Amino acid sequence: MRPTVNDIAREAGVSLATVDRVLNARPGVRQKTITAVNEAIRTLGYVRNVAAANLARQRIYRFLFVLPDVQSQFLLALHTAIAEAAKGLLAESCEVMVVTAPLRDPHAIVTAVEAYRQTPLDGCAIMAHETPDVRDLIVRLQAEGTSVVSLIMDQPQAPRDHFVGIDNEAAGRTAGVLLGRFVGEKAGKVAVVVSSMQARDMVERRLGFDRVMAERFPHLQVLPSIEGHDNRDLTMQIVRASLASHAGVVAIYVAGAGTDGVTEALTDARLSGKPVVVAHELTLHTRTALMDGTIDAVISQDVGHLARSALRVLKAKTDRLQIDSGQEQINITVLLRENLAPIPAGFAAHHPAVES
Amino acid sequence: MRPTVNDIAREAGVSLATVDRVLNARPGVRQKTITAVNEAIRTLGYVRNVAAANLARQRIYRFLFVLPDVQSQFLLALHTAIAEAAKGLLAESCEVMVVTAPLRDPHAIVTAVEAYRQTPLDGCAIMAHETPDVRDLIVRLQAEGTSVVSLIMDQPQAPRDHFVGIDNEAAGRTAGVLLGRFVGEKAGKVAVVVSSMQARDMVERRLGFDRVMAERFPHLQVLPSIEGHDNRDLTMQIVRASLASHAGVVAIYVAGAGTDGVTEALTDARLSGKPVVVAHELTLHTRTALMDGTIDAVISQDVGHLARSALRVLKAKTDRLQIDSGQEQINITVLLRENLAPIPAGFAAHHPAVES
DNA sequence: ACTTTTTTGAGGTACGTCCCTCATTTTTGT
DNA sequence: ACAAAAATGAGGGACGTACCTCAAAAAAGT
Repeated sequence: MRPTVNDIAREAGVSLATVDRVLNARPGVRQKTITAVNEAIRTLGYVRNVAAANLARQRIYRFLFVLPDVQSQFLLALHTAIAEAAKGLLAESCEVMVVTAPLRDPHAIVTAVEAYRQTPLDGCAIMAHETPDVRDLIVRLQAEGTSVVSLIMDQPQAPRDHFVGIDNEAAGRTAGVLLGRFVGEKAGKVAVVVSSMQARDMVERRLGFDRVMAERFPHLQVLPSIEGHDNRDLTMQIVRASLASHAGVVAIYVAGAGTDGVTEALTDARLSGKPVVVAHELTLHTRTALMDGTIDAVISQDVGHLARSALRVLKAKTDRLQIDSGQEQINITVLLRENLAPIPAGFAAHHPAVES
Repeated sequence: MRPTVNDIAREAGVSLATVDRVLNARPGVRQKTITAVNEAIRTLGYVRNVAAANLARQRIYRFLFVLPDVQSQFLLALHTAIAEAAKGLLAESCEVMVVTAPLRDPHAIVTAVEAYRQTPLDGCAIMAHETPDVRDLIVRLQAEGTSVVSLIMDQPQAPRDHFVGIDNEAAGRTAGVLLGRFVGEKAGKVAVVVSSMQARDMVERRLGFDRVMAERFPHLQVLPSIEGHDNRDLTMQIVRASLASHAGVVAIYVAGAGTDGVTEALTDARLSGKPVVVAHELTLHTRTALMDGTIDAVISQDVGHLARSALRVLKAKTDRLQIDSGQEQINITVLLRENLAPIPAGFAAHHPAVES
């Protein structure tokens, strides 16, 4: 049987009240006694029964997700995943809220969060560009005891507790190898489409991609990044223009959103042979494109895992528990036409907006 | 505030005791009353506070893992992962045991489990070949209320509650595409090494692999399976013999354990050019081989996820809760030299036996 | 040695659920 | 209409922890 607070009291030769004071860091205990109690905790291998604790304290965890208001299929899927994960955590008294703000307006992000900060938040998961405003926001949140994780795009300069997302440099490298090996011996140019070079994840993917291309595929010339700003039409236009001005494009790496714009631009481009296309994120569009061969490989991150991991980490941080790094590592999946799982039942029902 | 049993009692116009009888399926309640209570539960949106329930019932979940006694690095990693996951569930009063038995002796598996069945088990995760003995064991376990999941290799004919593992056919298909595309235009033969064709996972991988090869890479001739029985030396000898008798092997798919035996056999084989090698599972050996280019790609499943998923599913089944299919889907990861993450700190410490 | 302050002890209530007992009411069968 | 059986109510103790109060003891300062 696991030791309880009573066992600690007996072991340490103090009363239950004192143990309680030590455990919950309440004042009025001599350092000597604190040490004794901690010693007893150690020898007995006591671990606080979090369930009982939460039951007693009637705590409700309040978590907030801050997401960009971009209308991409990926973000819609992320929204659903968060809602799903939140439902699962309902049984553990967690209240999960989501607020969206324009990616390019850091001030709007800050004010959006401020509204939720009236009642203190236990944790906050932020997906935003790395800007001074956001950094200050994170500092302020931390200062008042809110745990913060950066989501999908890291904020390495800010004092976030954790980063929940894939290793984007590794993702870029993976894209590079797949693209390079799929192209084969053929020489030519490679176009790279990103959302925005302000986004850290894009920069990192590009970095990893470039490294592999330079090292392993020197016969392929990588062109400067095309910024599509998560906009289908804009992406289509720029890609079209780029393909027109650069002869000999044999492959395209779509590191950001806007894959539909890219494939659209490909339909009327005069290219010698179908270019190898590697893109990110499994959506209805990339799925179709994989099936019909327009896209050769998709590198995807599991949005369900992202949502659950963010919540798990935030909860662990608020409970001051250790996190299982293995479990919280977000893996990337390489999807090819041949290993694409069928659309899960009820997918459409969960994504009503995806159809549009 | 979330509704409690008291709220249900008030809403349904019955006493707390009756609500309790309904909730815990105890006898002595009229159908009419049961319906009324369930109706109240529905309208209030009541969800049982599992934490409080487990606290009250002082339940200790007893889970048993049944694994083959093969000494492969993969299984060692799995053992560690299970221990790790068990530690995490310690806070939720779960006792996790592991028993090993010879893969090829179904009777030994059964007797090994019988010993643990003295005290009733809540759940059991079985990794074993599909044999009548194992099937009967599963039936008996189910009969006495133990939840059963098949692990890594499925037991589709047995009444297991769930299968925890990857989609092996998809894994085989993925291996096929990677291998095929990496080989390129070149024609030649492809050797396939499996553990044993008795193992369901091997059969499924081979099936998926063959499908892709036939459909997409008809210029590659796939040779019959080589059975290495998870044994390094045996694998080495057979592969060596096979390479000697078949000229023109341009690629090898190692669907089972024994990758070290295969690479060993490659060192002294006279082949025209390095063959493309696709293997399974990330171990110290495959990691090294990936780095030095002996292996081109590794398809791996996350043992941590396997262990946690098995336990989560077993726990959910015992609590008669729904499982989150998204979370329990085990993904495969495609590892290339370029996207190989560094060895996590403390890896060696956790795998003392791996060095041997 | 005395007061003041700090530290400790003892005890209680609460959280939501489970599980038990015993009395009472309602229903069923005759 | 009656006895027997079934259903329900009322209540309490338990799980492990949090948080509260008040009194007692120990330590510190004078």
